[in-house]
Formats: sequence, structure tokens, C-alpha cells
Amino acid sequence: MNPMSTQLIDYYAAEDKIHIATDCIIFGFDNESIKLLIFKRRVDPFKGQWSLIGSFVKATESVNDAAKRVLTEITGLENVFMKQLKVYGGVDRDPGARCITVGQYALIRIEEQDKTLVEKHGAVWHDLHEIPDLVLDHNTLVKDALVQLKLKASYQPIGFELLPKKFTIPNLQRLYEAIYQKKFDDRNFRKKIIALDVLTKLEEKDKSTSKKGAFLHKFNKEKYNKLVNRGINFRL
Amino acid sequence: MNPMSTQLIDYYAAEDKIHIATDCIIFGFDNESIKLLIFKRRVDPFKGQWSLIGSFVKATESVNDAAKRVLTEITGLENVFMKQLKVYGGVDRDPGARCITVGQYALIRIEEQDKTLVEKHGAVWHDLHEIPDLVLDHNTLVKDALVQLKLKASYQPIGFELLPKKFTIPNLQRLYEAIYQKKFDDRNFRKKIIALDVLTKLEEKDKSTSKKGAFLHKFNKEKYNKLVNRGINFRL
DNA sequence: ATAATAAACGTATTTTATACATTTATAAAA
DNA sequence: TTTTATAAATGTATAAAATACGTTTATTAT
Repeated sequence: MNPMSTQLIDYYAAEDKIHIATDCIIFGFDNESIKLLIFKRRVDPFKGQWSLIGSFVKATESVNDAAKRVLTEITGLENVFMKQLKVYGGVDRDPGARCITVGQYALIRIEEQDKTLVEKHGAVWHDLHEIPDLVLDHNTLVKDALVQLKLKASYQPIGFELLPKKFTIPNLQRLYEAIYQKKFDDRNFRKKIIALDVLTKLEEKDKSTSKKGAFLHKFNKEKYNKLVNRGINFRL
Repeated sequence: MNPMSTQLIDYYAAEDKIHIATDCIIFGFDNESIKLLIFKRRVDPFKGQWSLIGSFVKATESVNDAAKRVLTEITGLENVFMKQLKVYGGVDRDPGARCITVGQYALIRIEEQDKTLVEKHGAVWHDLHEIPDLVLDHNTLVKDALVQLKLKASYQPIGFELLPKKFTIPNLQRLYEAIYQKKFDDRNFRKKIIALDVLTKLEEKDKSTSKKGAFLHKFNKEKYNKLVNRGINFRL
């Protein structure tokens, strides 16, 4: 028998049964617009309806691990950028039972996903401007995650999580234009990005969008960490 | 009987029992340094140890309402600024049982608290630099909340939540100096704050710290909201 | 060779941030 | 009642960053 006194058991038994889940707001970028990965539920409740990808949290895993688990199940990806958004803890948010959910947003490189796996689960990338009605309060989670993404992108270089490992400066600009929904001056954008000194320019060129071709770059995490440690903060 | 099918009941019963709590990281400011409100637990487990103020979430209340409830119980205050920090969902964070907690930080005007009530609960304000060892992972919650406070203070005027309704510009400066742990040039600080145009200058003066006296100001939320709506973001 | 075009580079102007000096209002001391 | 002391308030010159906009370059297709 475990050493806890009856008093302790009472303490932990005092509160009421609440189910705890986590839902992933999965963002991707296809060099045109921000995409969201959602799927059509194949089981009840809400069978056939569009939904974020989530799961109940198991007793044997942390909340964050639960989110990682479902993300890997669906996309085949590991070590994905993921951050807690917030807890949706309203009493009536799920008509079926008292369920709270931890919203977590993930940024993935679409081209690295396991396409077969994604399709197998009935998951589909939707343009952010064409998100259908989702189950429960999931549309709210998406809206909140987008606000968070915009905010976070303004002081941390999370944008790089959405681009291929190698990308051009125009690629990066298009990404930020998609995030902020506004055009940047290409000359000033380039100047600012280069001034940050967190990119490594490669010899290679990407000629898919122009005759001249654009040099590929890699994000230099070391340089970025040095920046942060010196107390300087990325701002676009 | 309720209309849910057995299948649905199974669905919601599928996951394992996890307890859900919320803990408040309560900050105050006494015109010198940032303070944290903690208390000595009077019941087991952890009886006699310092702890954040928290509670299990009841089936009849939202997660946010649970935090508001405990805050009001202890301080007598309502309508307090409070924001979710993050979920602490590790499997082993509580040795007694599988418990996850939602950390929420609150900013209160110390002088508005119900001092008797606070004392009755054994709660004590501690200088941020003199926080004792807390129960479970509560020291981590405090550390994380402080990072969040600094970050948030840099793009939203949450500082005003910690000051009395009427305050002087030197008061405000001392607050930001306490948050960022660095001195600002008083001439430039004043210039920036006034340029933001979110303060209303009153006729009244506070003469407690100088012969000349300093004009009292009020935070003008309307002007601030207009700023935000125009897409301009407060930055100190 | 020439045209077409995205990519890359450059420069002038405005705005904002920083560094530092001076004046002002007031209570208490001389 | 003048003088002194001091926080509060105002001012100004310089440096840095953001913005607006013009030009050159490398390459493929005509």
C-alpha cells in the first residue's frame, strides 16, 4: 500500500471529474499563404465534422507530450516547433462532458510531412482564409493562435520554422507578408534581415522563380542565440 | 437518461484520471520593488510550506473563474488583471497524484487589498529577490511569470495595473525600473511616456517625495485602445 | 544581340532613440 | 525673509534606425 494518509487521498479526491485534452493548431506555409491542418473526424462525437487534431492526455504522458504524440501520429514529424497557446477551460465548451483543452500551436515545414500518413488520417491543409466551421470552440483556438503567431513572429524568428531549411530572402519576405497580411518594401526588408545577421548565405541559387536566381540561405541559430543573450530582440 | 449513446460515454471515459488545479502568481508593487504574494499552507499535503495560492478547479466553474475565486478569497479584490501563463502538465510534478496546474499571473494594486483577509489566510508579500523555497514546481511558475511580465510589459501597458489609479511619472518610472531591473534616464522616460499619449494629467500633486511635488496622472484606457486599434504598439 | 524580369544593391530623408544641461517649484533651514 | 536643497520638469544636440524610392545585375528566352 502506498504511504499516503487517508487525509491526503481525501485532498486529491476532493475536486470533481474533469477531462483534459490537448488540441494542435498546425500551421504550414507553401510560399503563398499560411495553411492550417485539420481533419474530418471519423468517430463520434462529431463524426464527419472538421476538427483540429487532438487527444485526451494520458496518465502516463505530459500535456506537451500528448500534443507531440498526436502531431507525430498524423504528420510523421518529430521535433516540431510547438508552443502552448492557452487553456480553454469553460464549463460548457463541450456539451458531451466537462472537458478542458490545452491549445498548442505547431509550425511545420509542409514539405517534410509524411504525405501518405496525413492523407490516411483524413487530414487536409486549408488556406487560412478558407477554414470551415470546426467542432466545439476550435475556430476560436485557430483565431487565437493566429494572433499569437503574429505577436511572437514580431520578436522571435519563429518564421524560420515554417520555411524549408534552405530558403531565399524573397521566400522569407513572402512568409512575413503572409503572416502580417501586408506588403513589405523588398529593399528595406532585405536590409533589415541582413542587418540582423542571423542568416548564412549559401553558394547555391534557387532559380525556380527567376532567370537570375536567388541565393539560398540558412537560418543560423547560434548567431541568433548570441543576439538574444546580448539582450537584443529581433523585430521586423 | 441523457441522450448520449454508450459509444459517447466510452469516448469520454477513455482517458485516465488527471486532477486539474490552478495556481496564482500574484504580483504587487510598493513603489520600490515587485512583490509576490504567497502563503504558508495550513493543511496537508505540504502543510507549513510556502506555496502559491491555488485550488482545484470545480466542475461548476471555468479554469479562469477558479483562479478569480481564490484571488478574491485571499485578497478581497475583484476584477483583477489576470492572464494565463501556461499549463504545467508533467507526469511527476506532484508526487501525491497526477495533477496538472494552470499557472495564472495576477497584477494587483497592493493598497487596494483587504489586509485583514490576507493576513487571516497567512499570506505574506515577499520581495522578488527573497522568495523562499516553494512547494512542488511553484518556484518555476514564479520565474516563468516574471519572464512573461517583462515581455508583456514591453508591448502592453500592463504596468498600470500595478500602480494606484493616480500616480506620478516618477512612480511609473520606478515601476518599470523594478520590472526591468535597470535605470532609465528620467528625461527620456518622461518624453517617451508622454509621447505615447495614454496619460491624463491631473491638477493634483503628490508631495510625498519632494518639496516641489509631482503631478498625478491617470491611465487613459480609451486613448490606449485607440492606439491599439490603429495598430500602434506600446514599446518602452 | 536584345528584351524581359526578379534579384540585389544604393542613397537621401524622416523619424525615433539616446545623451546630456538647465530651469522650476517648493519646504525647510538660516 | 532670504537662502538652500532637491525632486520635478523642460530643453537641445547628436546618433541610430526606419522609410521611401532609384539603379544595376544576372540570367533565360526571344
